[in-house]
Amino acid sequence: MLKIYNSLSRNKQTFTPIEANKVRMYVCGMTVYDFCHLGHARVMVVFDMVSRWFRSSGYDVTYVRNITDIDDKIIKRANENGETIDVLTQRFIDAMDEDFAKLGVESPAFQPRATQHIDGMIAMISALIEKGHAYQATNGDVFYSVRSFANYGKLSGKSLDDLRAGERVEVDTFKKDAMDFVLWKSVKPNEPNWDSPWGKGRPGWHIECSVMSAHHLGAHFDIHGGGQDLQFPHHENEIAQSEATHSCQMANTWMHNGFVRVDDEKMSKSLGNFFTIREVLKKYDAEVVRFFILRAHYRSPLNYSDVHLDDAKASLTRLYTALRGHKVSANTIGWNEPYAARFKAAMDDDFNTPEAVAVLFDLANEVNKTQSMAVASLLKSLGAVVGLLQRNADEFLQGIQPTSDLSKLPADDVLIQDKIVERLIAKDAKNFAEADHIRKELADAGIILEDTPQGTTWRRA
RNA sequence: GGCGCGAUAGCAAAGCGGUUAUGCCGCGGCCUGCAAAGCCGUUUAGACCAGUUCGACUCUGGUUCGCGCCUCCA
Repeated sequence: MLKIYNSLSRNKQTFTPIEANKVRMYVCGMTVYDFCHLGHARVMVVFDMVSRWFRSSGYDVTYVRNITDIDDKIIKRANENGETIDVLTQRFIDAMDEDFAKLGVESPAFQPRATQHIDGMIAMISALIEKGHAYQATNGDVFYSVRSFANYGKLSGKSLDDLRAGERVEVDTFKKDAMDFVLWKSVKPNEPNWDSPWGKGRPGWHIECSVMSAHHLGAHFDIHGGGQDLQFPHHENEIAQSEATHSCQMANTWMHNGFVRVDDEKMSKSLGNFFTIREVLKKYDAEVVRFFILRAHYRSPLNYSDVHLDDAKASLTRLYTALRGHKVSANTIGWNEPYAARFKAAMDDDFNTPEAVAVLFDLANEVNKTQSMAVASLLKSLGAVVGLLQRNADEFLQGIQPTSDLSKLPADDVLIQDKIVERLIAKDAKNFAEADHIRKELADAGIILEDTPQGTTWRRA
């Protein structure tokens, strides 16, 4: 019985799909004007894990993740770069795909782009105007009238009367209420625009998610997710738009993942304290980053630092070390097996990946003690459920980015093998001084040798 | 000002009203020519103050501190 913390009700609830054995899920994706940072990585890995768990649990999952390819920042950046928004957004979409693939994030069923759904947005805005939820202001912009929607604030727990609109940003004087938000912006010089009943212009941000979720999943779907910072106003506004348009509940369950932090502060563009995924991947193996994200609960804050990544790397190394020498692949899991049952119970409890990962470590210990193929296979299979441990163990242990000086590394694996043979000859001759010298030489280059009954193996530090 | 979240050992991070979380690090032992890996054992917990209870890290209230949202943000 899967339980999920629902932001809407502020407690854990048993998950009941709208349609038996099916899950329809929408997650707010990227605005593509720059490289993705670790905060984005977390959303993607978390909801990838969520969709994988649904599938492992026998659900047919339809996962939709949008791409925002038209907004103020994109236009600004394109102008700065002297390129078209199409060129700019496509470049960062490609970069995003590359980053996510490395992190083991599977492609969603649909990745709609805002600019492909302008007609749908115009239709929804028209409907909102007709129903009295939106109005065109004297400057030509169309706004949503928050006071017209009785439940405004139900997701974020905010009351319109307590919000401090205008405290930090000047309120647009064309609005009827300070909290009204824009659905359609009338055209400005040198900006991309589309024809509409309200003149040339472009859509506001929130409307795209209401339109694209309904297009792919219907007016009423199971799960809507995103980063915690989207809960208000973005998700609140989506609800206001969708529910006013369709007169039915939008999503049953709202999920929000916690922030990635740096020195206990939210990682964000405005603070400038962000690390891009590709920056981090220069230093750390992508699976280490994925593991780092999944060993924390998705709703908890996650502090980023090299110390923590080093720790994650050492931990993941233990898991792969247990798998080394076992030629096993992911297999069907018998969920009644005690370890598997514990893993499932953890995942069913609001996706408790830290607990699920603890089971993986217990299995690793079991593998190390018994050398059982069956246990190793289970470890690999449960790892697969969360998108971990699927590489060949030696490939991971020998391929991970070294923490030592790159320039000192032996040119290639062949050279390492030569050194190993050299050392074995010295060992056979009981010339331990020479053998230790060779081992030290390799150790200084970040290569650790391990003598086993089956011979000498190596891995990178 | 409104609303919300959190405080667990050196670091990271879970569950749980009474029984070893887990990982990294440290320490001792086994193994090893010596190491490494592994195995066994082990030192460090539950911000503070009350209350409920036979018993609280776990429930309740308060205090302190930290963080987030109320503007764009994953």
